[in-house]
Amino acid sequence: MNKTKRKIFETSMKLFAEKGYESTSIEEITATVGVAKGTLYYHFSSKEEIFNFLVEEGIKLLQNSIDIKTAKRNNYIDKIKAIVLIQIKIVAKYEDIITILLSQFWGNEERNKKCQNHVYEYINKIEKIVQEGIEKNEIKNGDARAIASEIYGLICSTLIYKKREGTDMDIMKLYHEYENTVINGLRIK
Amino acid sequence: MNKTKRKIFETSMKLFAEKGYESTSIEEITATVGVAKGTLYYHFSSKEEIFNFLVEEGIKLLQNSIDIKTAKRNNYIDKIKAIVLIQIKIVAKYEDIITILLSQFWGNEERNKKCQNHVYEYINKIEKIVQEGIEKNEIKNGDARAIASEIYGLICSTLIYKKREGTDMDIMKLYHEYENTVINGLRIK
DNA sequence: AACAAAACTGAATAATTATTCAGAAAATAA
DNA sequence: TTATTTTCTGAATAATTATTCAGTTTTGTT
Repeated sequence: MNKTKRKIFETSMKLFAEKGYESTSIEEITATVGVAKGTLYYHFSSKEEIFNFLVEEGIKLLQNSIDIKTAKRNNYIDKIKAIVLIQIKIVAKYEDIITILLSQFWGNEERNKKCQNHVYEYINKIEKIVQEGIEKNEIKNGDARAIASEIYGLICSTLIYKKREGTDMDIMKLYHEYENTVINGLRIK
Repeated sequence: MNKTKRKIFETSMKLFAEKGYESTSIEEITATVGVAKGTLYYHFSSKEEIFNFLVEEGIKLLQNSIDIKTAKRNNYIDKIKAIVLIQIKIVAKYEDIITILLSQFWGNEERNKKCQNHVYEYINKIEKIVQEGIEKNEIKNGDARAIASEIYGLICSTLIYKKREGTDMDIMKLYHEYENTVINGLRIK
């Protein structure tokens, strides 16, 4: 990606996370980057295109991490553990992109729906793993659909925890807390 | 509250939940209600005022429910159970208001911060209960701050579950799922 | 150096926005 | 009825918005 294009992309990400999509103007993005409006429209066809770019990047992050981390484990509790941990790590590292995903998930606008579809795909992936775990009797019987939502919800919990703390959060402390609750709850005794 | 004022309030709530605060115009609110723009400004001083009204209503719902439901229980696991259940019920009943709270929580705009402060107050309430439970040895030792965020995160999980399901969700089924995980995890064996 | 392609500019456009206000209508009180 | 207060109207305002495009500058190639 072109240096200018990348700068526009990164600035948009920061501003979308800080002020939301609607409240961030092309004016502000270009002024922050230090280019003319025309430059932005040379690289991106519209404000929406920048947004779609962002959402796809964010979801790729989550999807790829899940694929890599779960493949390494051969029992289902460990797979769930890996998902929970990687989620915390991603929130810590890519706070902006996750904030955008969470703030733009709600609502029925085209933009929201695009976001929803991607998130649903991600949750489906979790659900599938949970379902398999239940079938193989490695995970306590339950509604895989609800459990998957619960696990995804930990992203929300983590982001709130991080924003509430202010300073850097202790990833492992948070992970062990989740382990104590969600994962121990899923384990068959 | 005046009949017209209430109608403006309810329509705003619906539209804010559907399209987000920024994407909802005064034009659209008044057109939907069937009044002139001036009428809206007779009842509310600004768009922001409608929003603040909404957020306060939403938080009052949560705060009051917590106060009432936890007061009735005399052990801390039951208090947490009551919070988890009432959260699901509130999401089911007041989806719009909770959607607004969740979508407007993120970001650094004045409007977002107002939302954050209210939500933080609510989470603090949960944290306090968890902390007391830990001190009285009724809840497994852990970081009350993280646990409180986790419990609040269930609101997010529930809303996502509801939107994903489409049809009406089974409140008790979802509650028992949460009980299996979060609450059983918090219980001392 | 001469040419072509890529990158960039910024004024102009057209649409939309929240808010105001002088006055009309409706409701209430005398 | 008359007077007064409350409720409502909608055109006007002023600011902001995303997007376009004819033209300029920079970069790369022969």
